[in-house]
Amino acid sequence: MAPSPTGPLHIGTARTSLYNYLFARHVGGTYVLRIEDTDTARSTADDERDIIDNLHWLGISWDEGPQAAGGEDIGSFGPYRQSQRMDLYAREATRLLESGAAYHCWCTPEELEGVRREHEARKEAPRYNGRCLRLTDADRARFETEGRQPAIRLRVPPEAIRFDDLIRGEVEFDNALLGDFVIVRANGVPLYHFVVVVDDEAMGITDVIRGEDHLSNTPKHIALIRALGYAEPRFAHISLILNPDRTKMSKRKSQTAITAYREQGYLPEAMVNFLAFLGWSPGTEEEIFTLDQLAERFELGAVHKGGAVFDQDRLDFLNGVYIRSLADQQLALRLRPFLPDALDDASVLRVVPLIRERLVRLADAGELVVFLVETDEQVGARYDADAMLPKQRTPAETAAAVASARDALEGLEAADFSADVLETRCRQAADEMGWKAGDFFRPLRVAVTGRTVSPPLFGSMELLGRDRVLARLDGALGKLTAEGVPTA
RNA sequence: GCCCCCAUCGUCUAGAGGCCUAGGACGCCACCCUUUCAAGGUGGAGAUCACCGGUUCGAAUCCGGUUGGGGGCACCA
Repeated sequence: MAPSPTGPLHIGTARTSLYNYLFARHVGGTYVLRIEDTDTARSTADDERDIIDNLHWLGISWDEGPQAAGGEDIGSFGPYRQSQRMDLYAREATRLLESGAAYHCWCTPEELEGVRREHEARKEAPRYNGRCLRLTDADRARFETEGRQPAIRLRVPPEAIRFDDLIRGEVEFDNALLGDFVIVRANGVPLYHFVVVVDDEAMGITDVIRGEDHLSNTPKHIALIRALGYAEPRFAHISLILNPDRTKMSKRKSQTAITAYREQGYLPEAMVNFLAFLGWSPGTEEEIFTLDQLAERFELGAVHKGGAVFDQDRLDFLNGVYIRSLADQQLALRLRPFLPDALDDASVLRVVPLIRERLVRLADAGELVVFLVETDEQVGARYDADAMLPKQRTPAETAAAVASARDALEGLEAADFSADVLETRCRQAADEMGWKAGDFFRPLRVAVTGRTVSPPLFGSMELLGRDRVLARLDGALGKLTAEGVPTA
């Protein structure tokens, strides 16, 4: 896998990495991570860190490459950052120059732009016209005295290029349509198409699995491979992940940074499971798989040719499945970063069973548990008639109901303040007043949590404790009576 | 403009000539369960397999074309 650190780990890059990982593990191969940072202007250390950290987060590991951002490389074909391999590229470029497979190009950006416009005007493919190929020694001497620096272009033989894509089958291009392309800039920095080919050979890469956006670049790579006398690797091009409008997934239209999903509390297990099925399926109706199970079942040949829309609803569903499958301790641990510091670890562990089934993302837990750390005043500020009154009930009637619940609970010792006991007492109180349990619980829920939607009422009361529950019931009572409606 | 790739419910997909009156999942709707919200259970709507031709006794599956969509054509990666 060879990501470019010009942005945080992208969903598409993550899936390509995953497919590479699954393939390597499935066939028992060696998985290599290489950082493509030849574009020094756009590559940053922060992005490299984001990519490596999030790949690790997903559970993807590699046999060769930088093991940590800015850290040591592992593997015997390093260094694994292209910015540290410039000598190799320079050597290979010289070799190409000497064999005549490449040549210097002195054209300026303005001249090239002019040629491009001419082609466009004549409705031709915008390709290089080979002008510098016909230069005389005198021309070259003149450019040199002018101080112009030449770029290096590959002389592309006009031949048909065909290769057997592991996913798409046989694909054929006509390289006569391709112009001689630049492989080293005038400033000496080599370009992507060149370094990728040089590195794949140097690192012994046998299988190149990448996005479909590189399919039409492959003939360039093969031309380079032939010019350099390298062995041709196998290629596999996976279709792209799409925005809902079926265009290539982009930051503009979708949330593309893995780290953003991580911050919202998506589980790496869910993300991996989801990503794996975006363009592949085991051919059965099973759909929940761990990373190891995926590696066991993954087949490149079963990867789809068509693009797949990123469906957030489905990710949400899977995330819920994985959240619900976690044991209390595990979920508590994962929830910790998403919960208020004021909530101690013991309370987190106790609240987990109450909220587990209500979570789509870990970050959703915050809203569900705030009532535990809010002050009685903060909760009280949320009391209002709309929320507290059941249908067809007046404030006075509701106040009476809350008062009866309060009476039922007041006699309990703090130690007896358990969900079971609370429920029994409250149901009894509701019964005695002739109220439906649901109606009776509504104002209690609002009183205790400040919300109409909350974790189960009695479990919440138990966690809150006797004193705070009674205080909040009193607060609600005050509010209901203050409404000033005469008693029924 | 040129080149390449692709095409099954809204979405992810099963399907490799007869098992398909096209299956599953998400989402949606209804009902059940129920202290809210969820979760869970049951059921339902939803695809003339983009279209047109061909091959075949038989096509979602093979072939050709059309249409539609996507990607690529940089001294970006």
